[in-house]
Amino acid sequence: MAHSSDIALSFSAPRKGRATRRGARATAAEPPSLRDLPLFATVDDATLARLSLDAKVETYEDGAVIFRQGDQVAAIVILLHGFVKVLRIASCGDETLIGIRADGETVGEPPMDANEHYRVSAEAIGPTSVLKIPAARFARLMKESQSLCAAVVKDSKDKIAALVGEIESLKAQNADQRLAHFILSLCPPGEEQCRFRLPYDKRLIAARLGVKQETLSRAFAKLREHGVRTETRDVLVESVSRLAEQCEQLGRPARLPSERADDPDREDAA
Amino acid sequence: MAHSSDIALSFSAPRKGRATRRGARATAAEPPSLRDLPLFATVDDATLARLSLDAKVETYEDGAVIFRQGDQVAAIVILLHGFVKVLRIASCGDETLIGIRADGETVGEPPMDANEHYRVSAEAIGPTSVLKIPAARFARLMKESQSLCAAVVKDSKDKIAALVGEIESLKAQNADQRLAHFILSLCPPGEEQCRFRLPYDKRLIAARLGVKQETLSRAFAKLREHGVRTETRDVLVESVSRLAEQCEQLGRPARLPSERADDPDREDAA
DNA sequence: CGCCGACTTGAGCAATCTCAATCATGGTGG
DNA sequence: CCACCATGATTGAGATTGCTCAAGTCGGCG
Repeated sequence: MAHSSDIALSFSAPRKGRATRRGARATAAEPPSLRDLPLFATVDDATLARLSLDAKVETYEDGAVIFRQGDQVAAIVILLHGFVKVLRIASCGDETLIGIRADGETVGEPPMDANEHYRVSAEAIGPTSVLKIPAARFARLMKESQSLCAAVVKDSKDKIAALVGEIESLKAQNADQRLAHFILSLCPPGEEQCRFRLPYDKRLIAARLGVKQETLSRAFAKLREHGVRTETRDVLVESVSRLAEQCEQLGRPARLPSERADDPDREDAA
Repeated sequence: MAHSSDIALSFSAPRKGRATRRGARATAAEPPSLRDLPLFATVDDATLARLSLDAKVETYEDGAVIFRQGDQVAAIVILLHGFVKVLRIASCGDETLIGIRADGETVGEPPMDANEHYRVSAEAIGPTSVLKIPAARFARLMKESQSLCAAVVKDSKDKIAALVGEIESLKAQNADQRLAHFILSLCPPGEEQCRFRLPYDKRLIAARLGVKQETLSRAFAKLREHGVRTETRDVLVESVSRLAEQCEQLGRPARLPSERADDPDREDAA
């Protein structure tokens, strides 16, 4: 399933114009420019060079398993292109989606020594390419390079912040609110009206938000009243700021008992 | 709905007789032996000594705010004794419990530089004592000591694992199952039958499990059929292994259609 | 003794899930 | 070009879970 290739990252880091530039070799001095990856942005040159020595690019097809919960950690995995499902598998077989990683993010935890086990599984969503650096080497370098270690701390803190946000939304928001926040997170900043395509299918979005597909569909339907038009996979947000305001509103049981002096029932302000 | 209150856990932490041990001095040479704290167990002596210089102990009463979301990070906080609520406050004022920290755990994230802001609030549950080391010094030492940096990475990884588990249970388990798991986590390992006292009041347990108090109460009632007796705050688990087995069972819709030929009440089959 | 806060319990309601049917869409083969 | 299927998405109806509101119990403390 895994199509290894210690060369040829034909498309590695397409977000920037550079990166691939004339066949960036994997094991070569500069794989897909490690420096461009957020994790390595602040790492010292010497360490980066050494990391590059063992870095290799792998590509996966849709649905391919990148690593499996319980397996020994073989490498640190950094997503170059595509999306990756991170999920947790219970003893009874239930799979729970923990998160979805996008370009530049690390998948799973950076290994501190060569004897850890993955605590989650990772699976490609659509064709993806990842950068892998063997766990043993990475762990060794982390012991030697303060800047690498600090980078890992930073990465972990970001992850913790994201997970905390996730817990907050699961505990404190209903499906409609979670969807609204999700959509807002997809809107390019600074634009009042925007149109874009959902990054993955609705089944996945539902899992990401922690609801069933049908519930997501109904949530989309409800947001239609708040200026969110959808056509299969394309979304048009008529007013980002209005949607943001109405996020809290979506929480109450339809209408709030206080100060309802003048609104018998308020569908929308027309 | 803020509700910070002084919930008067008059009995808060009766498990140990000692608390602030006759005014443990702050800036003294050896606060409560940093070496004993999990975070510092593997830190080199020199760094530990330097950390000790600025470490000080502080005590809080029930309900006291230890730090507030949004404030600038002043220190790393390590819980010495008691329990601490970690919560997140939304713009609308909603407080969401993220977790509860116990002895030896860090509260909030270790600061990497002196200019961060807390992303959560922390509040004492019952009388607590914490160790504080100023953020600036801690951050500086983290840059200088590889072992300290590694310790922080380890701490973060543990936190991530805990948060991932939390998300898994919120997404994949119902209230009964979450309570069962919670109770199991309180059982001393290796004992088939056990009796203990809940670490904090049921309101907090409910928040921790992400349900309302009433729902928790009903969940306790349901577990009674599975060998979990409760008396206000004391719990008796008749069979730990049995409870563990029945965790999954608690998920299904009461009874599963398969292999249920002898179903006692079957009136709705008309 | 009586209040207060924590806990429990009941009844109705809201959100979400489940099951099932329908509909759109894209690809395939005839 | 169209019938046909597979998959994803939508929609409806009913069951279930958990929430809200409200009353009532229990235990400690002033």
